[in-house]
Amino acid sequence: MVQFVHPATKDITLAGVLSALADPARLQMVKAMIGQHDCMSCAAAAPCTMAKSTVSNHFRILREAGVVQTTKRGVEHRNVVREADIDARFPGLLKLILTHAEAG
Amino acid sequence: MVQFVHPATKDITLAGVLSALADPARLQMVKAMIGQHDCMSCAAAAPCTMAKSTVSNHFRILREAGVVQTTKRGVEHRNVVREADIDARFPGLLKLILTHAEAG
DNA sequence: TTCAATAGTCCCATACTTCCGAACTATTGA
DNA sequence: TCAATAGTTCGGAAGTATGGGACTATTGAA
Repeated sequence: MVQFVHPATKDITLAGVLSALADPARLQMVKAMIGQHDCMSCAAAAPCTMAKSTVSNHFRILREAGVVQTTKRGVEHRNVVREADIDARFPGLLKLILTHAEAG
Repeated sequence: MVQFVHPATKDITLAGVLSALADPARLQMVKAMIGQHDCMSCAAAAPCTMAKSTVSNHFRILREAGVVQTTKRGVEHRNVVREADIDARFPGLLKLILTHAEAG
């Protein structure tokens, strides 16, 4: 059974997206997720050094900023970056930030 | 007499720029400054509701992120957005964020 | 030179965040 | 039914932001 964890996502705001991506850990998570199309949050996206609760908190922040959408699939939560939605709201922004994140 | 307040500016990093601009107050300051070419920080850029010490702190953060350069001119400090430097490091980023800040 | 005014910075107390471990919830599979 | 797995929630410790007041530096006038 598939269900959205937070179906009613708030508006995507510039400050929200920027502060969500301003954290290196979250930027790295988003970078990891954008490659795949679906991914488990804990195992796949976050660095292993981080506590589970911290990872969960980062995902909450990303969700609340409208950067990712989480669907619950059985025991695991799958997070997808809302590329299309972000791009509709702020054209080019996400791609540009991720491009610069690549470069280091 | 003109002198730089912090001559040795650290490297401009993506996380630094993003978190500097993620704060709505700072984004507004940068927006205000980019219009003019030189501007006084307190009076010109910051919203009047903010305490002087808070404004000073925001400018310190912007300086440390490499977003602005502050020169001391007599009794006042003039802040300039380092558009060229930021653009050299992260082409298109600042302009894009400011464009979206207009709209949002 | 001295004094008041102005523009910022520094310091400190309070309020808010973030991070982590521990306890909890929900789902699956044996 | 029970253990394992994946996340969330809670509470405390550590760090960060805010604002008030004291301080510094420069100017311009008396």
